[in-house]
Amino acid sequence: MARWQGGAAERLKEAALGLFQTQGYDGTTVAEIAAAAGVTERTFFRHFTDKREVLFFDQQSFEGTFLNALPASSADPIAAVIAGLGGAAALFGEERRGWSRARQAIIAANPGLQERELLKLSLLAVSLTRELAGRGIDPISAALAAETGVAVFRTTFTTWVAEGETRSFPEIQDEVLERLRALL
Amino acid sequence: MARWQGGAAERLKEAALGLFQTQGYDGTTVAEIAAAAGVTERTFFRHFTDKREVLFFDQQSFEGTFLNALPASSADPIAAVIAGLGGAAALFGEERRGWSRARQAIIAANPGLQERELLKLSLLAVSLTRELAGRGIDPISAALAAETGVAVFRTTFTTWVAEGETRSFPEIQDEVLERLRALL
DNA sequence: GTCTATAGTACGATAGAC
DNA sequence: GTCTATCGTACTATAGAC
Repeated sequence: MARWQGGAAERLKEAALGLFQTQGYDGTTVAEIAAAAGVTERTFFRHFTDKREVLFFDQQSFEGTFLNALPASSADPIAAVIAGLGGAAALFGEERRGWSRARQAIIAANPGLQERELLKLSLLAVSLTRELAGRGIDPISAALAAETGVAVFRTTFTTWVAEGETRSFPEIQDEVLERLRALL
Repeated sequence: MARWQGGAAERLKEAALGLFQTQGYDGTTVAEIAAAAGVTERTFFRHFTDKREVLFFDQQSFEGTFLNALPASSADPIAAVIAGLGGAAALFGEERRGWSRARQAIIAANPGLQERELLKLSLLAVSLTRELAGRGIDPISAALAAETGVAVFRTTFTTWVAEGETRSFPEIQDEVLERLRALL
């Protein structure tokens, strides 16, 4: 039996999602996930710093999707952040909605996983803030613009994965932005 | 020696903060905190669901401070949320700044504690959203208004506890709101 | 109040890829 | 040979079960 099959991280992610769906998050041990993926517990922790992390995107590529879509320069920080949100739509195509729903159901049932998700979004806001500040925006305005952008993203995503929702990610995002404009 | 000295939760909180400052969060065990407060480990977990919780406000009173300051009715959800923020200033008087700074330094050094703080603020946003939705605001607008309000609070608090900052909480909050208006 | 399962860490050894 | 992914084991602290 090959000790080296490659793609261990991917196998672990798939195995974890399946086990969490049938047994629940708390009802599944790291040892079980590892066994289902054909590796040992020790290997699981080489790929993921902790059990929760197996359910999340790599933070670097996640943030990069938003940062790369930021316009090179802009006087209006809110407009810049909203442009960045456009890049995120690429991550949430129709073919991923099912997977996202399954994942979200697991997270919604577990406060610890919600905490991790919030941390990831908060780190994104910090990166956006830093990027805007580097363009000469004052720190408070930069932070407010970044948080607003993340709020739009969070609201869009939540709606997109809601049961029965059929509109595409960009369609929902447009509506959320419409509501934001109406609020202000 | 009295077996029942009362205020166990308070003693545990004080003991925890002191130990975290001198030994770090990870370097301090629940057993040490309990011993310093004159109780057993078991008692610690009777008062706090987990180790992190010892550093945080009771969520109900924290949320209540904002919800009670919400105006009874308002056509403008953003204005309503901002009114709610006014109530929060009561929690952050000058006499608490030192304690808040010490606490914040510990949280800033530990991702797990940041996660917990984010969860608390997220739960606050959920409560604000529900309150607004109960007043007939559509769910998306309510969520955006609530998130905006929490962003203002977070930004204000972060500035208030920054090293060298001397302005009062309401003064900083006014400036943050000023920046928000300028952004929109 | 006692007991125990499991997450997560530390250090070390081994084996395939190049 | 080097580099990197895997595995072995012993250990502590949290947190929940009894």
